[in-house]
Amino acid sequence: MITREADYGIRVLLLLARRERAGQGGESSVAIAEEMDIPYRFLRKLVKRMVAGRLLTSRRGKGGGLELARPAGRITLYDILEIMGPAGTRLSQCVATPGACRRAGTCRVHRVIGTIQTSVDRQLRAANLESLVD
Amino acid sequence: MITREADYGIRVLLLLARRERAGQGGESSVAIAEEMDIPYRFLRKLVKRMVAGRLLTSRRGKGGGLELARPAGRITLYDILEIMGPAGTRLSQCVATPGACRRAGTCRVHRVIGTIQTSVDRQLRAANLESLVD
DNA sequence: TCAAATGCTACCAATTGCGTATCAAATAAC
DNA sequence: GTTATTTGATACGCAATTGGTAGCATTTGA
Ligand code: FES
Ligand code: FES
Repeated sequence: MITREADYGIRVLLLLARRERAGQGGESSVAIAEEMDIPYRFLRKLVKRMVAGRLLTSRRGKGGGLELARPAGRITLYDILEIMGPAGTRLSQCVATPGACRRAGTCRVHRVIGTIQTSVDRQLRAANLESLVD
Repeated sequence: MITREADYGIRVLLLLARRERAGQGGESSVAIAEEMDIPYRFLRKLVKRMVAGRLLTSRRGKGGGLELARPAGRITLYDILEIMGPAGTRLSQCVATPGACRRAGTCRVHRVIGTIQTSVDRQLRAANLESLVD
């Protein structure tokens, strides 16, 4: 399951992408929290993760705030979920962690799940913020 | 993530499907636990779920044990996961529970995730035990 | 009657999810 | 240079889930 933290993360990035395209600059956490009905403290926490994960850049002090770390077209859902909740779209431990399962070589289930996982990942990588903001 | 319980469940069903095809009958929990290295008590718990979910039939008493509730060709990974760990292959709350999110109508992310979920489900429904035992 | 098998309920420890609270450091405006 | 604003870091709390374990009741074939 995509966690609430990841979900908020996606929407925050989407908001910033919209603002960027409208020529408005970055925005502060407090403004975003207000605007999107996200508990301020919680938002602060997940923003920190996104900054650490190079999705956002931040500027401290008066007039500071947050901005996308790169153009919206180069941030995909895959990138975001990888940082905000890697387990969210991982179908199985066997497939997610190579070498986790000694049966992996012969197991038919592994192959099926692996195929499905690949297709999920491909679709997530195809969805970037730019294509999501219109 | 597919839970360990679900994973064991799949493999137990697969074992029974193999035995069925080889003309051998059902098998008892204690024998399966031994054969597959699954803690007996834990196996008992998940077997109960599969019986309740109509994937297995059980017979109590001496000589009893477990059998597939229907032909292997009519039990899919989707069926199993639906009973053993519904959350395991659900990508998001927004998509899994209709009406959970008021933004669902207009949200682009919802559409993308929805499409991916549909494709996952389709592939899981296409994978039945019979095709997995060769 | 007895052994072999499942049915049922309850418990436990560790992890994860969703937040909250406190304090420190940077920076722009006055 | 003081002050208001804004992010950085750490730690805590509570509820749900996961992965097991334990004990007793019930059914059934020999
Ligand atoms: S059980 Fe691990 S790959 Fe199939
Ligand atoms: S946020 Fe719920 S559907 Fe997009």
